[in-house]
Amino acid sequence: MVRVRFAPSPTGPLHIGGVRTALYNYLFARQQGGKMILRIEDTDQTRFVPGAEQYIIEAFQWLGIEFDEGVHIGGPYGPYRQSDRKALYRQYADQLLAGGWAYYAFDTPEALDAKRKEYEAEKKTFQYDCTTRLGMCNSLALPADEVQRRLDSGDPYVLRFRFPENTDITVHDLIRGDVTMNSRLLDDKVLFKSDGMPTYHLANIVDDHLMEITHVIRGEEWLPSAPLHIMLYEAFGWQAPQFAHLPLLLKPDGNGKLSKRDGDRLGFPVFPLEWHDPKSGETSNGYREQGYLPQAVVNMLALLGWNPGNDQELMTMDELIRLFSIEHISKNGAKFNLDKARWFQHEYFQQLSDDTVADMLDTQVKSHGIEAPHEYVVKVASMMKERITFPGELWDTCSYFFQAPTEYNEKDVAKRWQPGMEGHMAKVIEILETVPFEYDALHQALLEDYIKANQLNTGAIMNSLRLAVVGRTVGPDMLTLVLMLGKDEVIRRIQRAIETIGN
RNA sequence: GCCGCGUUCGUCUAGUUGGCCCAGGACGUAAGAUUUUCAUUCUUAAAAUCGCGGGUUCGAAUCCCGCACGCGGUACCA
Repeated sequence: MVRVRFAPSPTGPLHIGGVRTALYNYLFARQQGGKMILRIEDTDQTRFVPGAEQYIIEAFQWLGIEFDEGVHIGGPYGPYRQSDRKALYRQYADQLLAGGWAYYAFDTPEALDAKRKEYEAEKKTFQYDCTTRLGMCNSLALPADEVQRRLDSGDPYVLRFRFPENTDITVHDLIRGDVTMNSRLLDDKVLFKSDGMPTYHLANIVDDHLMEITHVIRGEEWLPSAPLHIMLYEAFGWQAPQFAHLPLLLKPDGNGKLSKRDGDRLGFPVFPLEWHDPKSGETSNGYREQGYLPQAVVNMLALLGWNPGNDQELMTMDELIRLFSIEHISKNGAKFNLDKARWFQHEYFQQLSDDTVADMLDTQVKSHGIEAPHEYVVKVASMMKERITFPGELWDTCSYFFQAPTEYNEKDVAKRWQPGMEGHMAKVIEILETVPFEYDALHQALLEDYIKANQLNTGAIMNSLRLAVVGRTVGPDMLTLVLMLGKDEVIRRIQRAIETIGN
């Protein structure tokens, strides 16, 4: 049984790269008929941000990524929050200690800092490893009675992993193949902090084992510490899960990891939901609040680093689940592309039913204090849907269906309202008043009998009419619009335009 | 610095066992068609000497080696 987990730390809003990691885990789990678990990694108490955990849960609900077990729903392997599992870790740390895989280290943060500065001065980098540990303040270097004395007197200490000297450790990565690193170059990572909490490295291994995780699908930034994790499994005598390290999501311009700053700078969200930072008070934009459809975000994200092996790009969640494969995950980082994101959004917006779009439009119409018959709103929605990408554009592109223009676009006026135009408009009013108010009759009277017969410029007349009725020279078929608005309303608008724009 | 990962059109990528690839699709861009306008839609085009340099081979984007560049890691953060 495949069991995967998404394990964010609740230090703020969920980054879109994290969302993609969760999505790949989810697709894999569902395809394999396995379980998807949400575990909160909050071993760093200093970085706790209130609301972050709730944010993460809400984001996944919005995106349609469902969990089988997790902090919010419980499950047979709980608790699913590491701070709630605190009591559990110590015994495993002791097990490592007893087996000689870990040791006490009493070096203070200040001492470590000084050491690093000292090395830096010589243009070297200090690393707490097999070559330096005997010169430090730990149970490997100190006499046994001294260690005991410090322990007894309650000196603060951490537990460090004791890397074996000069052994090659190979990580079998499902995406990259075998990656080998030598333990000599790896540092003795802290496993257990002086505050009584494990670090990520220890907690992660203990929890994955206890929760029977079979596949660890996580970001590439974890690859360098994968050998440590492999060694920990070995030290415990546990079977390690399979690993897959995902390529990073890069900023649209230049190189480097996609960050919140890039989003602010380039004007796109890097978070699924809007986020109000409780500390700084600043608000970060979210895909949901921007009007993105969750299925568009999911589809876009799925294709950033993975492909189905053919040319298909539009896929529902079910199709993604069916088609997903770790083999088709690419190795290189992917730059986020805003244009492509907008394209996905447009595609999915078009798939919305007329009624759904009408409901969105209706809300906006009502918010402008206007009541319109439902059928009319649906008709407008179905006509205008295809030229819209975000729900927020609805009112702006459709407002003239519900209210007369209050102003006329200056450039359009300059270009289209030629001298003598008010005379033509008066004629249009005359036609509207005398000719049967139906499409064919109006078309004949206006386009054929008046414009063509008098060798007038069709574009000029029709665009001025549009300007009068809409306020701009954009919109759907002019006669359809006239018919929808009604004779009286159209005449009123033309008259007002003649008065306002004049000649 | 050291360690690791990566490198195909501007961007996402196809290319998994070397020949069907003088490299295919999509987004974007440009042009055209359609429309009374805008948008949609449709058609077409430009766009990668497959990071560079060597090999191996009848034949390499695909295999090997070197180099360059980019990124990640190098915390009592995850």
